[in-house]
This record gives sequence, structure tokens and C-alpha cells, in this order.
Amino acid sequence: MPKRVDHDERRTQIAEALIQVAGRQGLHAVGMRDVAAEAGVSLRLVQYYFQTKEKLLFHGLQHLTDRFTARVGARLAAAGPDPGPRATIEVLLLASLPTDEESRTFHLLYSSYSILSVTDEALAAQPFIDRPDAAENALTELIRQAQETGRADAGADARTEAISLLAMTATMGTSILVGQRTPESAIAALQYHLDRIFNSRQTAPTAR
Amino acid sequence: MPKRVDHDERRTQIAEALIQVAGRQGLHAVGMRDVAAEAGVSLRLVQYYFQTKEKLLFHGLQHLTDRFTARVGARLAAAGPDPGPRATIEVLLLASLPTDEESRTFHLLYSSYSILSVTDEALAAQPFIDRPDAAENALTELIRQAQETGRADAGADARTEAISLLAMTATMGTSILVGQRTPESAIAALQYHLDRIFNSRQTAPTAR
DNA sequence: CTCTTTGTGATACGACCGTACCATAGTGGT
DNA sequence: ACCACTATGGTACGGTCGTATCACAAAGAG
Repeated sequence: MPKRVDHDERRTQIAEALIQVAGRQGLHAVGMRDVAAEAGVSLRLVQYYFQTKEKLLFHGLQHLTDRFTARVGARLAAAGPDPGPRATIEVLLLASLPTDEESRTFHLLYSSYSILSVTDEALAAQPFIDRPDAAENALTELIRQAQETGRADAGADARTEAISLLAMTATMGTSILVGQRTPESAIAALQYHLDRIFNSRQTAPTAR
Repeated sequence: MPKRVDHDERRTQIAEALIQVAGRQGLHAVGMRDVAAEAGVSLRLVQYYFQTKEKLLFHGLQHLTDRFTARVGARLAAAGPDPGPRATIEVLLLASLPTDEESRTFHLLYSSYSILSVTDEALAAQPFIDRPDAAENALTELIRQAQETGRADAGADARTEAISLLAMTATMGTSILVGQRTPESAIAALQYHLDRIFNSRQTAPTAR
């Protein structure tokens, strides 16, 4: 059996198992034995590829964000080439809502990691700051573009609106997660604000 | 030593200790021995007044929300009798932001409990649904009042705006918690939306 | 003054968890 | 063909955690 094996591949497989089991039981309740069982490997192997649980958790977060980035990318690509700023923003926001199993898991675990990072300084050093900032900048730029081309309310503060949309989306996601709100009502609230920011044009892409 | 003792008082003392130590180490990391040490009692006593850890955690959540309710009530009272709808909303929202140690602890623990409730069905049955709904209704009513008296934009959807304000505030709180945003910038974003919803009138002397 | 109840201490138990250690089979290098 | 190294299994160790048990002192009831 000991043929040379791709470490990155194995690590990904194990990280995936971590995410699966953590999504089911909660991040706080996952042990290395659970991860091993989920991945179909022995406990020793999890130790072998990640020396410590802390490292495993770090890599799990990394993998989680990577997967989410890929997911958003795929949605953007599926929206066709150059959809308008509004359609782009819609894709970005809606991709973040926990509407299917994958996004539900993502939202739960990302929230768990965030909360954990408040009291765990080692986690706080991880990529929690970069990603949200990037999203904020992207949305700000999209709104600015729309304003310059007259497709959005020129009186709106682009950055504040971007921050607000992201903030709303985040809480909406958690509300959906805990069963306090339906995805539909969350989407409706977001659309309300997009309608407010963007001049009434159809959402449709630039077909033809 | 065994003179008759007030159970409720002791339970409150222990619940307080739970909140203190959980605010420091994170809810996931708190054990019954930690709580006992923080409260200055023996482990046995924690067992005596709460039979199980689960019950202790439930009561901790209860105590946490009670304390928060009292805090908000005090802030409202401090705002004087009948401040306008906008000032009232400001008090409600700003009281939720983690600006001092107490609110920081509250926000951290409430978030922790929420996340926990996603994968723990026993917790999910606790008062997570009632409270946010009450806040949402209260804000909606305040905005409606302002609209009827011409102090707020009549074209706004009161309920959606209420939901949005609360949602934004929640995420802002978490962002402050993880050090990603300053309280000042969070308040500025909230004020931006209040300025949008309410007709330009003075804010009334409120903020602390 | 006894007896029962209440409050409290100390400590033991069994489970689990992360980590470390030992062994070994296969594989590539020379 | 040997050797060294990689990948993997099995298992043991020390610690901690929630809970249970035993013991007992003080206080109220009769």
C-alpha cells in the first residue's frame, strides 16, 4: 500500500471530511477520530498529514474559504459575461446565503471560526480580515461604476451601502441557519435595498 | 455553615460566573470546574444548584438575555421620557453594539449560543426566536409611528427597514468583536441609514 | 432532644480526547 | 539486493471533563 501518495490530495480529502462532520455536529464537537472515520482513514493518518489538531483546524478554514471562493466564481461565470453591476452584486450576495447544504455548512463553519477567533488569538491571525475587505471593496467599486453610468442613485454613499449590504447578508444568513427566517424573506429584504440603490432598470443581463 | 440559603441568588451568582469565564475563554472552553472557581465555590456546589452542565448552560443563556434586557431598559430610561422614534431606535441599536466589556461579552456569548443552537436541538428550543421577533416588531412600530407623524419617509417599508437595521447592527457587532471594524465606523453606517429613513430633524441628545 | 432535611466538601469513576510511541510493509534509490 | 525512507496500522499514555458517590455539619420540625 505505501506507494508514493500526493500529500496535498490527502490533506484535502481529510480537510473535506473535517468540514463534513463539523457541518453535522458543530465545529466544537469534532474530534480527530471523527475526522478520521469520516475520511475513511485511521486516526494515525490524520496525525500524519496534520501533526496537530490546531493545524488541521487551520487548514480546514483555509479549505473552506477556498471552496467558497470557487463557488462564488462559478456563480459569477454562470451569470454570463459582463452582467450589470446590480446582477453581479446579486450573485455575490445570494451566493452567501445558506440556501443549500453546501452554503449552509459554509455559513455555519465560517461563523464558528469567527466566534472562535475572538478568544483564540492563533486563529485571529488567520485570513479573517482579508476576505471581507476584498468583498467590501469589490461591492463598493461595482456601486461606483453604476453611479458613474447613471444606473445607481448618485446620492448614495457607495462604500457605506456596500458595507451595509454585506452586513445585512451576513445576519440574514445566520437567521436562515437558525430557522428564524426563510431564504425568500431574506432575499426580499436584499432586493428592497438593491431597488433603492439602483435606478429602476430590469435585472436582466445584456442579452442580444 | 449550612444555614438556609436563597437558591435563586446562588444560581444567579453561578450563572454570572459562567458568563464571566465564558466571556474570557469562549463558551466552548468553559468547564464546570472553571465556573466553580470563578464563582468561588466548589465543583460540588455547581452540581448542586444545577444538576447538569446542560441546565447550567440554559440558565446562563437565560441570565444573559435578562441582563441585556435590563441594560437596554436602563438606556431607554436614561434617554428621558418619550424621546422621538429615531432617538429610541438609536438607543436600541447602539446598546447592542459591543462597545464596553459587558456588551462585548453579551455579543460574544449570544453569538456562541446561536451557533451552538444550529447543531444542538435542545438549545434550539430556547428563547432564540422570541427576543429578536420582539425587537423587530418594536422597531417596525417605531418607524410606522414616525411615518404617520411625517417624521420618516412615507415610502419606506417599515418592517423591512426594521429588519435591515437589526441585521446590520448584528453583523457590525461581530465585526467590532473580531477587530475588523471600529465602533465609530459601525455607528456611522447606522446613522447613514437612519438619516435616510428619517426626515432630517435633530437627533436629540442621546449617544454615550 | 432527637430526627430529618439541607447545604457543602472531598474524591472517585468512566469516558473521551489529543498526542506519542512502536511496529511494519511496501517502494525507490543505488 | 540491500537500504533507507515513506506511508500506515495499532495502541498506549496522560490529562480533563461531566457526573456520581460517600461523608458530614448545621438547622429546623416534632
